[in-house]
Amino acid sequence: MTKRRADRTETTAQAVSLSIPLPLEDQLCFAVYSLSHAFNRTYKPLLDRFGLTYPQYLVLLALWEHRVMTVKQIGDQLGLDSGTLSPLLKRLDAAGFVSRTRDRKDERQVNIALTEKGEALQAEAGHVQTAIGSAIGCSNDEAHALKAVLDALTERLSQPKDPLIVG
Amino acid sequence: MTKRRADRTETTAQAVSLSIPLPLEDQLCFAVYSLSHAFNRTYKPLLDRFGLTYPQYLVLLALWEHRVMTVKQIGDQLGLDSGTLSPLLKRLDAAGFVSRTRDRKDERQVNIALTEKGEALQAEAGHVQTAIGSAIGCSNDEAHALKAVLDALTERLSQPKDPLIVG
DNA sequence: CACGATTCAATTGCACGCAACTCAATTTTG
DNA sequence: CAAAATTGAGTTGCGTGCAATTGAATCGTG
Repeated sequence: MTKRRADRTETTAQAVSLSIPLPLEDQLCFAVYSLSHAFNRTYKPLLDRFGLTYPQYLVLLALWEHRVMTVKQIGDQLGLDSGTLSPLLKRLDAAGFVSRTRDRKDERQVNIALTEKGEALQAEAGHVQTAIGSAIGCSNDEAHALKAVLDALTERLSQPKDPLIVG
Repeated sequence: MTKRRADRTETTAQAVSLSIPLPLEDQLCFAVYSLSHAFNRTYKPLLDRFGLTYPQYLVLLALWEHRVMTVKQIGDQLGLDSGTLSPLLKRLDAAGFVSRTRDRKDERQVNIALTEKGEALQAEAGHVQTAIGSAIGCSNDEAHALKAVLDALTERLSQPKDPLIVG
């Protein structure tokens, strides 16, 4: 299972050992990528019962906290842009979970509000959290500690460190 | 910044406190979701120079290890199915990085092999790893420890624990 | 007040990611 | 050996995700 790549470093002469991409199993990013998919697959059967996708569920989570938000506010909280959110919100509207109305004060904005159906869903969706919690299978403290590490890493990656673009 | 949700537990009477979805900031899954996107955004400018997407880069990483793989083998390693891989591999083929040939022994299978252009890319792509490494900004040991935790969690989520489906 | 810059939402185009399906090739089994 | 079951790759359809663009509304500055 533990692969050595000493042979590879010899065959490609022009590259120094350090600049050769690491094997897939060694990559932190791939672990995150895989875990993200695994979470999605875990959520899917739970959310299918409500006809929701995971990103749609995230929007509802945000709305259950704030009741009414502009598209921009939702995008800031979830890290998504209008290109993703506009059609998603249209579908949540069509499903009857939210309403979309132009803001009277600032007609550029659109207020996304929970409908009664959308509010009512919060109670039913409680099972989702408990199911996910048991699937994660670790203590709240552990989960929080892990979350803190991931958040810190996200923060670091999101800082526009120009030297990254080797242009 | 630290929100209390005691008020919410009172307004929705039919649900017990524990079964109400947690606020967005508390969710481990959302942290993974955000980190995955952050990684993607970090990789994008680096891979754009080669005309590659991150999943395409993952396929090449796998091929740089194995030289030749079937679609199934790539799918097993990356956790993707043919619905995702078939068109992706067709694009990698069109770009000249891989070749696709039916297996003589078992004509159901298609062998994906690196072209010379695909092999040559490995050396050039070395910069990507170093750039990502510096963006992550933590020691190899820390990265490995974090990866181990994420892998364990992925493993746990991937086990088909039937009780999850509350049917 | 006016005009240029900015902001917000929506749209378009492209590439995943996955479910559901098709079809051919192979394996199982009766 | 033949029929049934399984496997491997591809296709279709739908929902993200994001870059790039559009168009309307608002803001900032002169």
